[in-house]
Amino acid sequence: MKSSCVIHKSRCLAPRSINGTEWSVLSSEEIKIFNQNVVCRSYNSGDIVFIEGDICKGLYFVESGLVGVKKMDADGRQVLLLLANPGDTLGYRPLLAKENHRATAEVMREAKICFLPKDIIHLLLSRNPQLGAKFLQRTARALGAADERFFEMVSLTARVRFIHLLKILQERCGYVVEDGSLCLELPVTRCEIASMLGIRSESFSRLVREIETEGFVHFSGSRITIANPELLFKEFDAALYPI
Amino acid sequence: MKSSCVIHKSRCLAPRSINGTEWSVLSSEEIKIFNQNVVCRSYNSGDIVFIEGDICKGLYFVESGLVGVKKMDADGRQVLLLLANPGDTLGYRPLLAKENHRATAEVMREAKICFLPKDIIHLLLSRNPQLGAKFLQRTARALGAADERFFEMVSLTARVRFIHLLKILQERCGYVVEDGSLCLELPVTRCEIASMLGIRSESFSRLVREIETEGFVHFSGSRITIANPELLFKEFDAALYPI
DNA sequence: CGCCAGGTTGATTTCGCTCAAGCAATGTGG
DNA sequence: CCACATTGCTTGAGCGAAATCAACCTGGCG
Repeated sequence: MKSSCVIHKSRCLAPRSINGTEWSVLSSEEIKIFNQNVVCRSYNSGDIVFIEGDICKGLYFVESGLVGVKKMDADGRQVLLLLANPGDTLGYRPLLAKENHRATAEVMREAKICFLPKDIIHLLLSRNPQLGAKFLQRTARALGAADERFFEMVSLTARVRFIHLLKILQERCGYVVEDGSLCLELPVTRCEIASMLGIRSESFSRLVREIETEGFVHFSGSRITIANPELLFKEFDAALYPI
Repeated sequence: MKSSCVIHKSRCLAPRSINGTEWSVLSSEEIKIFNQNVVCRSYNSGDIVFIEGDICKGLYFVESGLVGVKKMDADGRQVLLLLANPGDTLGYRPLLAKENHRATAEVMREAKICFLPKDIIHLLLSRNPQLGAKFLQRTARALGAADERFFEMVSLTARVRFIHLLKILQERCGYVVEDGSLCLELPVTRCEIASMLGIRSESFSRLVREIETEGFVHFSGSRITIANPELLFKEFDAALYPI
């Protein structure tokens, strides 16, 4: 850990991270408990937030930067499972299941992350049943998304999965240029994108070239320009609902 | 619906389905509410409990028989996602997420299934926060299992996934014979087993033959005899933790 | 008896993997 | 500042797993 990883208490969470989340049901006194116990820290790229197998100590709120959640496969390769952007929460699954972490969270771009210990969360959960109800809904939705993801992986081609990933990334790191085309910056290396799709980087390379030669999409470095996003994303919808 | 699908109220759930489940936290008065509102029914093989896209009306408790949870892939093929045995609950994910069903439940062997309407469940949840806490833990664990399943599908071979499935089925429909070998009855067709593994039935056929020629395992009809279960299951563990 | 669903088998193709080489951009130590 | 290593990415050749297509078997059943 470098010197930039300063530990400091902070009241930073109240306005930014509570509104519009499950924490919005907290009373002002509970918000006070929250803020008195939250600890914020800066992380450098490459720093580890938690490791697969660790006991879960609480919740992590990504305030800025980018965090990748990874798992090692049987051959020792890293598989990127999730990218956590500002506003995202990490570690609630093992916390609520009372299990250990099943994946590793690694900072991919200098980040500020706030931490709330699990004792405080359980205190808040016992004080305020509404918070539990919110978490319950959130977890059930995540379960649906996980099932969907599983089904997508076994039933769609790598190409369609890639188009879907572009559609998802678009919300996070895409912007529309004046001529109506969509531009997006891949936040991670192509190798990591490939691992998110469940393919090797070589296969991803070939996939990119294939799509590029069709004309709609242009790749240069980490920037992707999509001339006609509607048309491209329609291919994903068509693969899901082929009627 | 045939005449055997009689609708009848019943108090059947109290002893059998409550103990050892999340419902064990209910007070006796709450158990009364539960029992007054639960409706049990008999289903024939082939009957549909709910269909993908349906609004979720409540929870289903499988009392006897066998129910398959399926989804249609883009090419119109059925993928079997889950087998629900007596004691299993269906529909809690869409109920808690306040979403529609994302899969279809079809009875695969004559079954008795009890139903509790969602209003009652929400009433019980609001009366008893402990019930919510139990559901929260259950859902978070299911989320972990779903992630695990996803990871298994992308990182393990069909062969290893099949061995893992045998290991899971063993708990439900396996029994040890006098000479120490394990015997299990596949509850569904080979075609459906193949779909659970994410492969075609032809590929599954070849996989079975390959394993059979190695000698440890013998397949005849829906009966599988495993001479040395330890040795076979070790192959699964070795694939997961290859150190 | 013939039909037919479930299952098997073979031939061929497709998709993605492995291995290996090469290239461009970036970093680093002398 | 140059030589060299490193990292990320691409490309090609060959291979392997599973899909597809097609034929065929087999046992149950109307």
